[in-house]
Amino acid sequence: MTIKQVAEKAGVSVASVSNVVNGNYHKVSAETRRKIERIIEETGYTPNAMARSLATQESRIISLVIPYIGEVFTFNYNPYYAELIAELEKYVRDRSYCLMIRCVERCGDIVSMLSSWNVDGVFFAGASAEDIRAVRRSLKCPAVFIDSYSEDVGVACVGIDDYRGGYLSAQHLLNNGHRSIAFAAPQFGTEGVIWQRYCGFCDACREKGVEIAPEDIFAVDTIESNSVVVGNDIAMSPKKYTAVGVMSDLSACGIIQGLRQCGRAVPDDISVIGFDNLSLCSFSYPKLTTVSQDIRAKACKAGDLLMRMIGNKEELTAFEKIPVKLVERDSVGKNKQNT
Amino acid sequence: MTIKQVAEKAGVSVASVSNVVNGNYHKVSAETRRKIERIIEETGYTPNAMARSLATQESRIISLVIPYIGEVFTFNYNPYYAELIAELEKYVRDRSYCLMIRCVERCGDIVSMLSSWNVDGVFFAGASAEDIRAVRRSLKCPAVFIDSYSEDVGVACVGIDDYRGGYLSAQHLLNNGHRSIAFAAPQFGTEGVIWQRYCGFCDACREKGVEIAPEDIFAVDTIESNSVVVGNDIAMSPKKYTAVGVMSDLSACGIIQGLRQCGRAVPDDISVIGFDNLSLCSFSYPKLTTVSQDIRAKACKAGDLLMRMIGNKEELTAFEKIPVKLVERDSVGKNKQNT
DNA sequence: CACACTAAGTAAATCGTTTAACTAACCATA
DNA sequence: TATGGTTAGTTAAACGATTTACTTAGTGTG
Repeated sequence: MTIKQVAEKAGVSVASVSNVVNGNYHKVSAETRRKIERIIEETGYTPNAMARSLATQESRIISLVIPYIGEVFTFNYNPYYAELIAELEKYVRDRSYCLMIRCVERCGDIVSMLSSWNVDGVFFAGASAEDIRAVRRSLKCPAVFIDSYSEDVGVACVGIDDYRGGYLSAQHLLNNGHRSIAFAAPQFGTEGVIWQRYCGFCDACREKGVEIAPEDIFAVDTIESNSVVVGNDIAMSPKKYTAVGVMSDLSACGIIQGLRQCGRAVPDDISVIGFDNLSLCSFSYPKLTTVSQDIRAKACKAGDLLMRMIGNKEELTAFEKIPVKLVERDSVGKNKQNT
Repeated sequence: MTIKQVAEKAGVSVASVSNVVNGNYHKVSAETRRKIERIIEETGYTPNAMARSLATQESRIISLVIPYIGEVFTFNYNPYYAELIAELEKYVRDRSYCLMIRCVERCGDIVSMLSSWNVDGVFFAGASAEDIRAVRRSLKCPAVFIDSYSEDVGVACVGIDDYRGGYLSAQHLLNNGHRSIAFAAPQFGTEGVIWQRYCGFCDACREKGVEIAPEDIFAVDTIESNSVVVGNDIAMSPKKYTAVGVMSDLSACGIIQGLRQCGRAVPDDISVIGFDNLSLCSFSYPKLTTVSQDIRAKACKAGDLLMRMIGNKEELTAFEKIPVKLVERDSVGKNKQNT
């Protein structure tokens, strides 16, 4: 069924059909409108999205670009992305866009594909500063960066208040009397979300006269089993930690496992705090105390920004931080060895 | 940059450019080919996907349709979908297709959107028999149904061997001496994957003279907190169960939580077995014994079927079942109260 | 009545590709 | 020297919409 066939059946021109389909009702009489609508109803005609996009130069496609390292790990083993995808899909669907998902090693690799599809807008999740620069140079459509840090002008970023998250995390451990504290996170440099959390974590510690030394930092891989090993390492380390701040819930679960293997009970012997507040937190044992990030709020904010950019055809400089909060459950306890 | 501009710059016709772009090299001389390739390189030209789709009548888009009930629950709270999406995305990307994701309440609602996009093929995840019928009536492009059961001809289904999974699950409990066994799963009728697992579970029990009575069946919602309540119910039930077979890992974790609340230790007082073998199984406490399904194998099989249908333009009747296997961890123990 | 204005509708150009049909030049063969 | 076949290339018609510019008829208004 094409617009031409509908027009023929209704005995009108294609322009009239197009006007009815697109709601330009002031251009057709009530009578012809009814006639056309009846034919559309009967034939089940739906306009061809490709043809429409070609003519209007807008695709009603929004792309979500997710980086991955090597294998599908970061994506595969992270329920976080399931929640993010669900929220973003719902957001764009409600505004009659389609969501196209793409995993990619370096974000720069994707721009030609995006422009070939005439994508109306893009969400980039977890892009590095280098990624952002590469994209900004070559991409012509609006983009919002989720979970990235960049002070560049003309870039729209949405994230959570990672610094505050790290701060809250440490503060909670300190408030429970802990002074010998380890920090566990994926490898990080001096930028990006983990770095922010680290800074917040350290600042909170420093306020109480506690220093996080290089040997107190434990790197966890994105590989599933690694966090268990890190748990072992923390248990066996020369310094006897009474608490550990972990920057991801999934890793925290693995670390608890590793600690247990070495005979250290959580929270009695050592406290553990996570980050993200994934749904699995309430299913773990002990239930995981963590820093909660509101994925839905993040998706909404990112969507709102993108829609504004698409609507106004203007670049937007923004750096929105969704607030975080502490969620107390059972994995952090009072420090008993306290002086 | 359009093909026309490239043709102009190179001093050739658009047809020649098109031939070079599409690798029809036998139609252009080596010299003009080089000339055109140089211009393409210089200008960074990429063909417009919309225009191409319009002309060729194929979109190189594959859609993944995921049903959800009410809110984004089934999707949101299920890391399973994160893994499935990752695998399918990779599969189609490797074959230069794009993956378009759509959540939908009833699968029938989506066909007009799919045909308007001229989608080359569709994966439906978890569609009901009714969904399948609705889709089959109206959808014109190839479709593969993942995690569905249908004996219809002309439908391609890919799932795991759910019956065997249920069977293995019960068998493992029985082998450990359990005779008082509960069954926990989402509400189910007399079709679909849960029904299959239930049948396998019951058959294994019956072979050992154990009957699963209606009161031994516990329904868990897709809502997060509900499984904990189900754990309470099982602990408090008049019949003292020594084991429970749960048809999803996530629910199993919640049930363990609920049992613990009532003072029942796993696996000492009661054994629990899950289903799916999500990555969180090794992070739970106790580590979850479960039935493993190979999501990657499922995605590959589904992809292969879809590609065959797209390539041969023929409908395919298939009902592929990926084998499952038991993964022993720590949540199932010997029945101590055994006679 | 002449003029301007509005309403309803159409014809045709356009978007950026692919591809079938055609042309022109060259070469080999009978 | 016709004839036929190949090679390299072009022209123009699709594909299915949107949209601008145009036509025609009807309606006030001075």
